[in-house]
Amino acid sequence: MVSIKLPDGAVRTFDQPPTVTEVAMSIGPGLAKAALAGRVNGRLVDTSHRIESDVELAIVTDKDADGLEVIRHSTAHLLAFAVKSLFPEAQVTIGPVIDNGFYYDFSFKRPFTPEDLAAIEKKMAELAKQDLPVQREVWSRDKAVAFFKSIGEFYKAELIAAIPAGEDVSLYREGEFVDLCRGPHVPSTGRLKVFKLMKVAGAYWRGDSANEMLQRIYGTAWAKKEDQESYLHMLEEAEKRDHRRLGTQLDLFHIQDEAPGMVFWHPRGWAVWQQIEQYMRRIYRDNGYQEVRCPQILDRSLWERSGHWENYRDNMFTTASENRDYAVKPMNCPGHVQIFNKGLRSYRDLPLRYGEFGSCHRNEPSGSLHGIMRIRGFTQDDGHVFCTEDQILDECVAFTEVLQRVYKHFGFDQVIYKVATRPAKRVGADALWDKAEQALFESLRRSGCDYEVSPGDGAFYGPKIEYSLKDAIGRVWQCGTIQVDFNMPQRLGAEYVGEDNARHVPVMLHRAVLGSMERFIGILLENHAGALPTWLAPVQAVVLNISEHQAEYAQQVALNLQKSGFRVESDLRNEKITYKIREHSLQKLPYQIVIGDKEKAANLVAVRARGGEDLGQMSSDAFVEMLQRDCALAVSGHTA
RNA sequence: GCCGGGUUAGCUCAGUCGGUAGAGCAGCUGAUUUGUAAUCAGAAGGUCGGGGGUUCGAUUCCUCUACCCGGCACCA
Repeated sequence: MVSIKLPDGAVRTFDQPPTVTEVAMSIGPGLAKAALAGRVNGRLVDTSHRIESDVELAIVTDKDADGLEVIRHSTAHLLAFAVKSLFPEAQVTIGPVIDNGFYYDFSFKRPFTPEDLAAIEKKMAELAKQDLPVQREVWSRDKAVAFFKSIGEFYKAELIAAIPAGEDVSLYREGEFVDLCRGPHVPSTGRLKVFKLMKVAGAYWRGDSANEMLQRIYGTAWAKKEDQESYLHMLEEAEKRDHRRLGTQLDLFHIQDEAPGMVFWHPRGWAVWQQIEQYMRRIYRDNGYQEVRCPQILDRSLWERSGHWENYRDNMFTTASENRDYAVKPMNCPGHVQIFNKGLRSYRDLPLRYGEFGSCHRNEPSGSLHGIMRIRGFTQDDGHVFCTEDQILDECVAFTEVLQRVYKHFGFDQVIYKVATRPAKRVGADALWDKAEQALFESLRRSGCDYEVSPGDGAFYGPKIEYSLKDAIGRVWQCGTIQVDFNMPQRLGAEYVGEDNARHVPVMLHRAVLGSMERFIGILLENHAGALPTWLAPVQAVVLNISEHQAEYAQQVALNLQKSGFRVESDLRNEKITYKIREHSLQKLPYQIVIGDKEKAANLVAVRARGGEDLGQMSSDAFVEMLQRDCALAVSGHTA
């Protein structure tokens, strides 16, 4: 007698242990047909799973998030099946589910081409149509290793060999194809209807760059065709808001071959930058930071003392002069310590906070460069707080508050918090790590933030909080950070005189809100699809005359607006008004002012807002007030 | 750095199975003086990323190299 409790609370009893399918069937044939898997006491199982004892069971269908996972996982297997049937020499490795889809890594003697991908996708559709049953088998580990070796699947054999001896492993068989897998899987290949192969790319075996490179085929899979279509549509939209494309279209910046990973900022792009920098400068000032500026190039000996020369030599740009070696700074902290060290500090000076818009250069691997998101020459809104151990907590709480406020001002309401704890390779006593980690955890609790922990992801000198924001289309970007450092102050000889009249080494907190200015601007552009809020827009309004008769008046209007402190241009070209409006609309300007004879006669301006909204006629002063309100509201964080 | 794919006019992109290239938009010149997302016409614009090779001939084929794109690895 087995009794099974369903999600609605109903309990069904069975004389014989039933399978998930049988339970579903007892509820209704429609459900049995829709069942993809079962969830037994929270654990996912195949529909063929036999339930031997009293449990809670949910039938998983494609309406269930878990059901979609199963579909994607099974589609990855279908991909491997198709590849093996078209290219028997290819070896299979792993094929997990990822956001929106799955991938599968293969070892194959030649690269897969786009034509191969099309053929594989076609084969997958055929195999799905055959509706082959997907059956689970349990083998002993050693038998499985021997089997996979015998069929030339050496990667698979290696994976299984890593499983503890004596443990059984599960294999799934569909048609000719057998794969090691934890499961669960859909009951038959016919359940896989909506999928598409997306791209092929290289990926290291076991994620280690010392290993050989495999070929990874990415795919997407969905329960419903409409879901896939809307996903593909979303990708297209994301492509349209690519910051590199917008950078060109809006004439903000460019990058060229002679300076890989370094940005040429055009006037409009630099206007955006300056808005952000000036804003952050106020944030420094209002939160007890003093702005400083350090040299770009520092002698090698300093980098040796800081440890960078040893750890990051290959990633630093170096130069030499008169028998001395120098490095272009990859970080601002050693410079800030030099300022701290210039003079005898008292415990009464702490916490001492320095901020800098520090231009740094890191020789990033060529393959990692990406638009202005990952570059070699970047600028951090970088600050360092010198404090005592007892001050860490308060400083972290204060920093989190500032960061939340800033993100909100920029239009980001969702922040994700992670604490990265001690890595295996680290410096400093464990007692210090305990204290630092606890301070970070406690600070987030005090700030009322839910957080995740990334074990082992801290820097070698200390743990950190990583702050990520979520953008308008749901992508997550890590921007801010605060890191506790017990190490560098000591290495660079930072000291203060304590209450006890003895010398002590201060703790240093490394912190950034935006991270890299370049990257943050890239994120802003993608978030707003180039239509930056008025306070950030490089050009806030353009004044357009309808014909030459109003040119002088239009110019006067533009001049007045400029004098009121706004970034305003005039477009007096002899073109049709529709032509000008179209051009400036494509440039995504917040406002366009149309000046015709009527406006000129009445000493008014006609305002058109972004998106085509006609705000009607108003006086120039009223428009100035509108702009002021627009910017003030944005900066106080009440609206976007 | 690794695997794969790219690089053609200012921008977006065609094209040449090897015979020194084409469109739209922008820019220039002229006409048009215009009321809320493209007025018309004309002329002009390219060492087809760079080096080397094969060839009677290379933008096209081969090779090296730089950079870009997609992943992977890395990210103090």
